[in-house]
Amino acid sequence: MQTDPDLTTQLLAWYDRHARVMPWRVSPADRAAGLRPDPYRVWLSEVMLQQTTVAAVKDYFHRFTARWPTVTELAAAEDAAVMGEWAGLGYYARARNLLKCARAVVADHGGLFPDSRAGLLTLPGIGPYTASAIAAIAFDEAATVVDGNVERVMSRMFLVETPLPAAKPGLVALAGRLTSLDRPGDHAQAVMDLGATICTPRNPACGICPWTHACAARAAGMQAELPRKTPKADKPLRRGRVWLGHRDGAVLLERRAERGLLGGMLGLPGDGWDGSGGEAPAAADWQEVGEVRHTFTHFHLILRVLVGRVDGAAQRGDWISRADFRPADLPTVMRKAWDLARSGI
DNA sequence: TATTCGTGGCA
DNA sequence: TTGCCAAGAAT
Repeated sequence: MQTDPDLTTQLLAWYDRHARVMPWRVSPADRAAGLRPDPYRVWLSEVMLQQTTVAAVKDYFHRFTARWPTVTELAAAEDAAVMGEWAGLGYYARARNLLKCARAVVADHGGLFPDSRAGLLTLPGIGPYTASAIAAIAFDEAATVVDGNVERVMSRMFLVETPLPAAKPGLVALAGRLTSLDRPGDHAQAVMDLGATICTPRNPACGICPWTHACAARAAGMQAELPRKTPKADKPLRRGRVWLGHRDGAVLLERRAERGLLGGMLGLPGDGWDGSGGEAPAAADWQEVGEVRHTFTHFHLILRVLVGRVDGAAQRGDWISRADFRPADLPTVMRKAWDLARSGI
């Protein structure tokens, strides 16, 4: 692996002036003074940021760190508390793996995160990108971070016309050539900031980019066409039903299976639109109160919402008193269904 | 290698 | 309204 000292120097000089302020980040000036971020906070932020915007993450990061200031405290949390706090952020496997990882750090590593990319890679929910990001940002290991931003920057810098995801290995190698051995933590954040604020998917600001003079796509006028991507299959439409049973100030909800869609989350019992089986959770005079539309990563959903008073025994689900029930603990599609159903109670 | 897995903002 | 997009990992 060889580095281009001019390009890395120019990028870091730009970052020194334009680094974005984030709750989990240590500024380049503070880094230069020897400060390093808390690995727990770096890890938490990086997991939250997987396929998720900075704006969406901020409030969640504040709530998590206020409630669980250390990995040891998070490891001791109830599963339902963590899943509830994650509700609305999406990709709920991340929350399940977050807990597994925290408990592994406590049980197997004395409550301290491994300080190498290789060590981090052994933990649940930490893949190639996140391991590199934590190693670089928290421990200043010269690991190459390749997220969607870096893929875009490299495909333009080197005019890579191979579509993603096939182009990924080549882009990783190219990114490695532009990784700073001197300030790995700042470099990792700098190249991602560059992609997020300058080398954007649409209308990149090439005129103020510190790498514009070296960018092959810019020279060819092709920056707006890169990176190429293999087209995605269009989303099918699925239909289904959910039931909200109620009686005397309690509602009938269901903890979903660990695996699969919305795994581990609280929800209204459903009828199989998500691949699970299921009839109505109890006998009742069910009344349809409307329908909810929602779009997941790979399908559209139209959900009919039914409400009924349950007098007999429930066949599935758990009764939760309205006082104990926090709608904010529901994933978004279920919160939509709840918002519709509550008017019918 | 291809699929599964959320959500909200934006043009 | 629709499709695209965001600091990906697990299987």
